[in-house]
Amino acid sequence: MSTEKRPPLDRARVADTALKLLNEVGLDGLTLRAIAKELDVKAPALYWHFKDKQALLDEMATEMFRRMVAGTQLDPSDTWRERLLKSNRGLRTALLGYRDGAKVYSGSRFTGLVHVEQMEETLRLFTAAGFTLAQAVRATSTSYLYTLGFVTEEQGVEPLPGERREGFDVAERARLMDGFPLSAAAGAEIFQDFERHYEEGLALVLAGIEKQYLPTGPEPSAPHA
Amino acid sequence: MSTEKRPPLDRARVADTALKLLNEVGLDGLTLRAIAKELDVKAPALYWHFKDKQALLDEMATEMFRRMVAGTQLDPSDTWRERLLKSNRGLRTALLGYRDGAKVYSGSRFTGLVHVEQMEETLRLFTAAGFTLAQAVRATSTSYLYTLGFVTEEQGVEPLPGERREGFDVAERARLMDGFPLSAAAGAEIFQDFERHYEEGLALVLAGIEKQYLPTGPEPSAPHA
DNA sequence: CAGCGGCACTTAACAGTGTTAAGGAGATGG
DNA sequence: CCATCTCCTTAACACTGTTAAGTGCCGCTG
Repeated sequence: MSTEKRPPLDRARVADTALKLLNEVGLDGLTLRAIAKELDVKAPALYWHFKDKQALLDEMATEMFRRMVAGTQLDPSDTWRERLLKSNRGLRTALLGYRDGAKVYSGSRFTGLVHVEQMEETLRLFTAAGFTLAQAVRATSTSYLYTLGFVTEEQGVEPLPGERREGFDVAERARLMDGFPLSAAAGAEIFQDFERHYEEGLALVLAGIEKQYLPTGPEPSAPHA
Repeated sequence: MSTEKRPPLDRARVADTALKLLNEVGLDGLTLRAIAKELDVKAPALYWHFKDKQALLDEMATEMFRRMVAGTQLDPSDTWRERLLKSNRGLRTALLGYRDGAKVYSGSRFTGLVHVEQMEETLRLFTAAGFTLAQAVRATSTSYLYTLGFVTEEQGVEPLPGERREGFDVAERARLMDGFPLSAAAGAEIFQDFERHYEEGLALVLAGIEKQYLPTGPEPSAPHA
């Protein structure tokens, strides 16, 4: 018999297992009993490590963030454009890596201050590039919020890349809207080609940032640094 | 005795009552039994009008949209800028009118085609202003997704305007981050003054749209139409 | 007027949820 | 050897969405 003993759980193992399970069953199916079973443990055991389910979801979101940081190489010599492109694409990719990733992520708060280091570095980079602090925050968070909104809607249509939810057939949608030709034709621009459309929207935001905050030109040649 | 008979329910009355209740108890507290009690009815009665709870939430989201349209006067002679400002501000205001409004809204799909009329009108306005259809869709949906992301985060901090959730004290947050001066100072730019910050972000998006899609000038004078 | 069918609901129940209380095995340490 | 702490189990609670079956009532038909 396999009487080998499990080492005791810890928050990280629980969050890791929960994230794995999330991809199989989705947020609705992610019950404490299911997570516990995966860990070969009974549900109330989880309460030793987390005060409630939300605390576990918070840890999951934090872990998603950590993996995003690990998967995105941020060069301190990035231009602000490169930084914004990298970090937003990295966020989208990270969220798309989990079923209902955007919902879990945006419904939770980080445990601790893991995110502060990256934030500080990015704000430093932006202020060095000529942004005021307020502008830097506005620029980063506007693009951040766009990305979050985009992926939330995207995952409403495609829970995981390539996996389509019902009721989003572009052809049938067009048929229903035959009195509204523009809206009918818009279907392809909304429910398909997410990758390309995401990039175009992100480019819009970046163009706006440049125009509003750096009117003198693309990059005003950083002063001797 | 009050033996007066209730008229039978219908989807609209249920959705209306549910929206009222939402503001008192939030999405978590919005149970079918609570809604039923408010309607002086037992919970299973709701299944006569809706196939499941999600269908009711869908109806609620649709009703939110209807009220938004009713509360926003869209002039057919709007410029594309005015239209984008009006419709996005209108959306934000509508969502802020309900506790967890953004979550309910973005987690649901409209019942029927109520939204198509407005969409068609807006796309017509944009194409008439010189946008291609693809550009029109990209412009409207990028700003739409920004607004959705913004209000989602905003309501995570302030469930209803003026009503603050715990754990978002800006001063204490700054104290925890004393090794990270920029991030500490950024708190005020993130967790306060949502109104102003929303407007600034929206302005960024609009500026980007103009720069990317209408490079010849603000309004290239619509050709004799 | 009897009877019938469908509408709009109630009663009862079910499986499953997050969560709590109490207790127990096993290591640690005095 | 006993006490304590850690980590987990067993049992139970209140509550959830949801289904099946039944009930009173209305308008229609014969």
